[in-house]
Amino acid sequence: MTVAHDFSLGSVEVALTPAQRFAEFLQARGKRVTRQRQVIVDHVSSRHEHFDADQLLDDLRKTPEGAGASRPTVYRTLAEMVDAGLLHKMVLDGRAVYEHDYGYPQHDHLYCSVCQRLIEFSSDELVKIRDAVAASHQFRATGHKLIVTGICLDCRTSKAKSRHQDRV
Amino acid sequence: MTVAHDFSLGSVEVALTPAQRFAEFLQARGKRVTRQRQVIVDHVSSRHEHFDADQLLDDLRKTPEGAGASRPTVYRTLAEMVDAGLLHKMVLDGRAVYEHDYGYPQHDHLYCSVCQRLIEFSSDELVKIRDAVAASHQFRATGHKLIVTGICLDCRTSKAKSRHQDRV
DNA sequence: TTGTCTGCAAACACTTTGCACTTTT
DNA sequence: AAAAGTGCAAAGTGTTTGCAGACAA
Repeated sequence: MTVAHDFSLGSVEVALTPAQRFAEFLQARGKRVTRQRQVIVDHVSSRHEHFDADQLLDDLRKTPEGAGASRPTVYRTLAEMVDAGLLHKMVLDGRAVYEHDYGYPQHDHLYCSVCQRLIEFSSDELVKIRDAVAASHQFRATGHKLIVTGICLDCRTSKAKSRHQDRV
Repeated sequence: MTVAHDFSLGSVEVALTPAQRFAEFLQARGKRVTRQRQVIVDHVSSRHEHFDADQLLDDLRKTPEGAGASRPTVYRTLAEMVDAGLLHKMVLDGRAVYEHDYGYPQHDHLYCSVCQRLIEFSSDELVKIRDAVAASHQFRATGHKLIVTGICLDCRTSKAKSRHQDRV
């Protein structure tokens, strides 16, 4: 009877693919849905979680459709996708890193200083405190970045052993 | 303001100035205590809380001692001060920002994306949540870095005017 | 003296832009 | 056909490096 995960209400659709959302965004702004932009959205949507412009460009050039991708267009399109709310951009060590943003709640990271693994987590409590602190400084928070440094369980329980394999 | 780093060694009270700590650091590494490095440490120690290389260079050039300061030396010395534990470095929007590290308790920042000002704050609540989250992942937190992005009061109330405030 | 440090200019890595040509609409 | 997009090359940022002369130790 009831269809799970169907949130359609009249003309309000919810299950848009990133490509569709991007096309809408472009059209709404009088921008054009070009082959390059389509190739880039499709590629980005179907791949890795975190990437930078260079990686994307390299990947694109390995595919037949994106073989002729140019660096400026990649940058331009990534910026548009950020505007469209499809991607999140963050700058780490001077280079821009992008990650998908499907409207999920913001997540943060636990960073193990031994094995350098990133563990994702999210906390509503955290956001509440963030907003409370911001408010007390008459500051309007739009986002945040939190990295908790420490040592993960694996690395703690195996400290008896000598070195670890991973990248040094 | 020059803040000394105080701590006890047995019954002997030790109070080293940043300049002294830096000199020790340099000597211990066979590096030299040059006029430029001294000028830079003194300047950095006595001024603003947050700054970037360019600001520092500009400021230095307004003083008689630092008039001939070169960009490479500023960068090199800042890196050494970070190594020496005198400064903290963080990268915001692709630019390195430095702040003093006097061993004060951890604090975090509100970062205004308009005027790029950093506002410090600290929250015990935040640390509690941090530790709780870490614990739930069997992770031992040793520290964290949080930057809350948003817009400060000044920039919100003056958005009609095209105003580029100096960053601090 | 000896070896480090400095300043200059040039190199760098990443990103953006000017412009003539191509493509979507 | 009109307007926006693309790729190329070149220009920008912010930061780092090679090197000959300058200077602590």
